Amino acid sequence: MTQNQAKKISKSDRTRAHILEAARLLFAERGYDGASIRDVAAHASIDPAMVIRYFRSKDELFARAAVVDLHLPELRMIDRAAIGETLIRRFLEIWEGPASGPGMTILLRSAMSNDFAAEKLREVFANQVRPVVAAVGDPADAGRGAGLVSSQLLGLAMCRYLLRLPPVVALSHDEIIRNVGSALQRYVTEEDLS
Amino acid sequence: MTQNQAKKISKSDRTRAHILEAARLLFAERGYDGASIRDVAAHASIDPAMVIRYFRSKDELFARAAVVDLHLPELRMIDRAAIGETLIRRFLEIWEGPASGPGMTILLRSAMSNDFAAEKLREVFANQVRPVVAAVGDPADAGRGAGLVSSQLLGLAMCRYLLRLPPVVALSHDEIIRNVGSALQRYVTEEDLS
DNA sequence: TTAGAAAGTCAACACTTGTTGACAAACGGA
DNA sequence: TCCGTTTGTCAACAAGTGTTGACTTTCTAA
Repeated sequence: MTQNQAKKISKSDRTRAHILEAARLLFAERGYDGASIRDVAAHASIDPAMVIRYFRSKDELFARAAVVDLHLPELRMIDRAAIGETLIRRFLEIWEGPASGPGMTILLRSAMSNDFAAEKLREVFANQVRPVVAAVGDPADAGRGAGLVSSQLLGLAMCRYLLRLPPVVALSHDEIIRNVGSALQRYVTEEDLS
Repeated sequence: MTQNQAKKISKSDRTRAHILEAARLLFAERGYDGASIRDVAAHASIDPAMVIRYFRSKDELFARAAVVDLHLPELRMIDRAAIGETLIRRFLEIWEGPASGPGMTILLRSAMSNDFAAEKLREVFANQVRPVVAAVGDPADAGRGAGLVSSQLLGLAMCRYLLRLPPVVALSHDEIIRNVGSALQRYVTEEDLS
């Protein structure tokens, strides 16, 4: 019984995972509108109706595909002078590291033209970025640092991985860490001298 | 004859401009895919077929709507220490100033999921941003500064005007000028100390 | 006034989209 | 073996897309 149930579940869950994998790939490459359910189904070698059966709708499929966990480090634990460098190094891991998934690409690609993706990306900011950055520095200044850091990092991701601006693509990791790292450092630790 | 011709042209060009205005509004609000020709036509109180008659296709309509001229100032003419502030002030004028058109919004909104918009945005960078920024600083370092500046400014535009991240929306002009301005200043003038 | 061009309307085309329901095959437990 | 659930296929729907061509109206030049 347990084995049967497990076997059944694993059977259906394998194609389920198959579909989700294809969806993540296509959503990342073409965005929400550009990736049709038929495309996803073809990529998973399956009938379009199955995509709807496993995920109730295209929206729900996208929601499942757009899950992101940044795994940002606890900034309180590290040298205050190294926060900027820590953040930019984690950024490079998220986008280029061996374990990097397409999650952020999916979100960023569609967030400009799809309300749901935009809301999801705002949630990532509110739940994962803001609390981490706010843990260092003036609590009264809560959002400012996180907002500035996000604007720089999302802009860098956009220019380097989606828009592919040649000079931004050409930047080496060292250049990015040095230049952007120090900018982030200032955003996070520098008081907003009025 | 001249008057007649002028009158005719002005007649047809008025609706032409009407269509283009509606298109710019909708492309800015909803992106390339989200704004249908029928939507544009309805907004211009005209038949969808007229949109095609005046602009040959949706792509061409978009191309006409997505024209951008940043009017960046010549950086060689100003105090080297004020370049960052100059850039960020111009940025705020482009996006929030009284004469600000939806051009950049149109481009940015669609550039993540539409190849043509992406190419057009890269052209804006290559033709309008890069030469201006490259005019100051090491020519061997040509693209780096312009790339970093663009990543920060496009990221800021994205977070503030499209994604509308609350803390970034809440930033005052003064805060933006102070914080981002000094970051830009470093990107442009600081040598890349290896 | 009248012929002709210009401006605008209407219906339809071919196609793609997300989604659904009816049906067939595979499979596991009794 | 046989029944029932799971897994999958097929065709179709209703809606929306960009685009086209035939048609009518409007207006101007001769």
